[in-house]
Amino acid sequence: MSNPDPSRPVPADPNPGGRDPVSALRDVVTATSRAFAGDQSLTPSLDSSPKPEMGDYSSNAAMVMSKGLGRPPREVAAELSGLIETELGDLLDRTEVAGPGFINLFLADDWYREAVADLAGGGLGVPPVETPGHILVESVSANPTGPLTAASGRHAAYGDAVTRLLRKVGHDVATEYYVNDGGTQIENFAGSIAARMTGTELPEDGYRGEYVSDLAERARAEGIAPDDLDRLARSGVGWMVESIRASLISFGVEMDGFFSERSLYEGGLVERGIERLREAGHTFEQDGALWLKTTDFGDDKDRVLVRSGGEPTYFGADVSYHADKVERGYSLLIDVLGADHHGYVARMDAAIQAMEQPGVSFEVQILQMIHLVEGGRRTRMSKRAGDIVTLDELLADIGNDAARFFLLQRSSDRTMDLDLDLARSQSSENPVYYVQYAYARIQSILRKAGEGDIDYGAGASTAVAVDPSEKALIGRLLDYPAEVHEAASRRAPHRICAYATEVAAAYHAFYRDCQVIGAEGEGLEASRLLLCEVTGETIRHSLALLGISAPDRM
RNA sequence: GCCCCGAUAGCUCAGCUGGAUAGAGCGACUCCCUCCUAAGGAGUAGGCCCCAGGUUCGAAUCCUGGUCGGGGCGCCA
Repeated sequence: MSNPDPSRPVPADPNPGGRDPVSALRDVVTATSRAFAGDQSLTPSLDSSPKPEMGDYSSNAAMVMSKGLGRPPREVAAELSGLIETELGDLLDRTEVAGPGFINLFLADDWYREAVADLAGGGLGVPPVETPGHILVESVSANPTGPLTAASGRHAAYGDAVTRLLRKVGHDVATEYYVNDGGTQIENFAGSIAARMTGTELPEDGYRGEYVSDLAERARAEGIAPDDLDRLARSGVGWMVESIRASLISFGVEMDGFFSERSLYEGGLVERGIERLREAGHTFEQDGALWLKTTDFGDDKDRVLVRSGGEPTYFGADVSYHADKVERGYSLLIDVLGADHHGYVARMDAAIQAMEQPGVSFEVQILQMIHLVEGGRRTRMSKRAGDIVTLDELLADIGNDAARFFLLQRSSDRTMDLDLDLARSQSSENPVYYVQYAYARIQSILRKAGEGDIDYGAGASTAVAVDPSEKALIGRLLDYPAEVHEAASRRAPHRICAYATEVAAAYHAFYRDCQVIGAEGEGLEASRLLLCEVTGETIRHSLALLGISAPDRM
């Protein structure tokens, strides 16, 4: 369905008082280019360049313009660069026409000094989106018939990071876990506990995990009779949800709510949700069952909501759950699902459309599978077979920070292999330490400099040239707000992993090239301390978006 | 058969709403601690960006068709 992206970065000036240096630069380049070409529809881009030898910043304006003007790009670039030089004046060191028609802008040292001052003066703030949404992120939602697996960890880490990103750019976000505490799987689960209590055969497809015996133990202690399956089911699920919640919290993931499937039935919400669709005229009866005409909304076949026996299907219940979400007034519903639920997307999307609720968008983020590899082979990860590696075990093995980074650094639409042996043995070489180390180094310097006593105000040294490593670092820091918006709107926290790594690399290079404490030259030490401070904050904020800590010492 | 995801360095992967000489980590090799944390840095080696067409001034990126790998196509949940 059409989905006006609510987290697109604000096109207009978010902060009329103080335009950030990069945006200001982009404005000048764009305005000058358009004036030159006399065409408002052309939008030349300005890129920060990771390669200093290609210019501090680079514009492809000439290539964009040349087509409309019918002139060779390099010829346009030569003329245009002169105009840009005039416009930018003292902020610019020089320009250079390069390649097929790029204009490289080498900015003056003063521009960089002002940029750092801007960052220190609040430039690290991320401007909010133009129209903040009221968003519900549903994630994990693993069956409450066993502990959370390491694979669920990917969902937990992803859902949490996306939530943090969306909040960072100004959305109001709630998180929820859907508890499938009804249906045959739960009967099976209760039956498995009972079997362990009485020492009899497990049901076919029963749950074989060690934890089931623990649950049996607990049931016995609380005096629940093995044949009271209903109570076993309720208590067993309750204990599992409790344990799941605890695992999530120890992973730093806080769910605002756990929504029980069973409560849908008990609260009459299933009838209500289905009634809503019936009234909208999108259902029909056939073979004694009630169907939703999802094919009207792009699905490839229609789906049953209520079985011929009168029982709602899982889909019917889930539709009702989503009807409830819609009624709660969210502007955007995001479901984070595993790749094995992909076939479910079209019908749910159709159901939401059938609810005919304008102003509500629905979006599904599919996470590809994660395979656990141990001893060189893939483990099965089946709760039923009891052959699982739990999230708790993973965290005990490699720790929260390493696990978070590991699970988040890859794009969500890529299948992952999590090699546990490798994760354990290489945990000290996890890229997260590379980033954290940069932060620890910074804190060490700041401590040594005598925290808080630095006269940052004296930072504008005019006597000493800004080192290329400093320029590169400042350039990366200036990208922060744009990176956050990009990652938020694309629901791509892995970009923040990459960004944080780049900032750390730029800092390590700066650390090598530039003495901070005791740097000689008027105001140079203070100026570099300020840069350290700003870099540290950028790293800390970036890691926080991923739910990763920034230790002062390592 | 249909739908979704992937294919980029020896390995694991970034880059994909078109731009310059395609990057990082790990692994291999060579260097750098009288100096703010060597969990770091500098350098070397290593690439038909799966294949074939197409669009474009320009394609790893977009389109079409293949190949290979993963997942999904219940009145199960």
